[in-house]
Amino acid sequence: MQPGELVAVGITDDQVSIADAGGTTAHRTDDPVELLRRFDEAGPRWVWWSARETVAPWANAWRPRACWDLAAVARLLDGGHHDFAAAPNATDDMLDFGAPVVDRGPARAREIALEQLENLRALPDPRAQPGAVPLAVLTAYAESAAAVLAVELEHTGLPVDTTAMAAILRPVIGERPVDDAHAAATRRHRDDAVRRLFPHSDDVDLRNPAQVREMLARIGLDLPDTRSWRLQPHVDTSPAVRALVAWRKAERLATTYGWNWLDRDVGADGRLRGIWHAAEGAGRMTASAGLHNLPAELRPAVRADPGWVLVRADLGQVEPRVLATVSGDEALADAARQDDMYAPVAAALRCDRPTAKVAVLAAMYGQTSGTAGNALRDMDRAYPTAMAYLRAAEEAGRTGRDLRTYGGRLLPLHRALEDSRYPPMSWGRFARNAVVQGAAAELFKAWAATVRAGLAGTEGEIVLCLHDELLVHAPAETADAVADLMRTALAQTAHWWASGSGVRFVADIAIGASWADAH
DNA sequence: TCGGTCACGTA
DNA sequence: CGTACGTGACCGAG
Repeated sequence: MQPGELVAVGITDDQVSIADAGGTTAHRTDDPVELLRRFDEAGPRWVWWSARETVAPWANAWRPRACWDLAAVARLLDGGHHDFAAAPNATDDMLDFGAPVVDRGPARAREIALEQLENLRALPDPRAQPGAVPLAVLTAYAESAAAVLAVELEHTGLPVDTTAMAAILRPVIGERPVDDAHAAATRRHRDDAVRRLFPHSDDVDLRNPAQVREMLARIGLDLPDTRSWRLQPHVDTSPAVRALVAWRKAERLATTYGWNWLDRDVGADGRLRGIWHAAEGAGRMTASAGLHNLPAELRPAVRADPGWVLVRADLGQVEPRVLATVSGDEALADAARQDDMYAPVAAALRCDRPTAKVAVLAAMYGQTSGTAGNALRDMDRAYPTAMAYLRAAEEAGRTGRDLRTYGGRLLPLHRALEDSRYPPMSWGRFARNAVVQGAAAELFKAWAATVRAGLAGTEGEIVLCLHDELLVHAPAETADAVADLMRTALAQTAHWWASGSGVRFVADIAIGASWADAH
């Protein structure tokens, strides 16, 4: 077993099967974890069908160092949604080799890994890095690590102080109901506080937008819909509208983050657990159970254990920096050398900073309403390469031509266009955004994988990944070391990911007892 | 029971 | 400015 060698592994309670260049060997054992840790010393890159299948049963005791996840790499190569653990025998659950996977032994896994490796090596490397490990291969490493991380995040969970959470919730949504009647009464009480501010509205169902719209008409507000941003202009002039908006906020907490959620998704051990996916859509990680949309007001209740801290790190202005990298625009890369890249952009566009920011975002996301029109034309003059890159992506989306992200993830726009099940939407705008968002997700996962590797052998654990933000739970006395690790890991990752571009990536890092404190 | 719509939280 | 995602209530069709 050589360092970095692709070694496929299958694990059962009493056996570890290994396939390397020398063939397949079955090792009988009554302690698979002890054996795996020993093998890990040699530095293999473990190959498996999916981390969920192979690692999840051992996630309490074994943290593999490096891996090659066939499902994760298959998703990278052909833009699908492979998950072998979910449906090992389903016919649509095949790698892109023209046939369903029947033989699922380690030897076959290793063969497929080698084929995937060749396919990745055949992709063009967008960096000028002759002789280096190709970017798509490094991306495969990171995507594989993210798949393990997803399994570990499910196992570990996010530490929540349920007493503190209840204390935040109670004034907003009422006491924890003791039975259905109590729940209904609490609900009615909250509803009545709003309904009595509107004439003839005692029976209005506040959860029915059509009825709410009629109710608003009775105080002279004729609105096309009842979304909060339409109500917002009237909160200062109408106490009734103000109450309705407040009700909406409370209703959100009561339904999505209420007692039900607390009972269902927070374990007795005070850990909030959801299902994690390492790459959905353009390639971002996703999580259920509200982990990715926890309202800010609840974050003070995300608390480290006694004697521990949360170390938070988030990437600054990551998407424009990613755009500068992936497009190879030297002027934008120059701007991205600064701590605040919108300052030089504003200078180049001869406008103020807020305008510059809107112009950059509008370019990346394909704005439709024309407030940033002038600034966009200036963007074209100042950053023609970046703008051409985005326009090419949009064109590919509109015409249904497949694209790859910077790291090599296939964006199957051809499939999207011909599949009429997809809702009618602008695939041009989707593609324009996906090449940036997807590449940013790749950088983020590579960073997270490096942090994960640096935490090996310590008690610290990553407990949340939030698109551009990492949260690590660690003993208080190690907090500074963890913060250093997160900063160093970013520098190391950016060094190969953005090599030659000159783009700098920056992280804001803070330590606190709660998520809210770590700002 | 199911998909569609509305609504809204996060990045 | 806009994209992405997950969640939940309600509606109307089946």
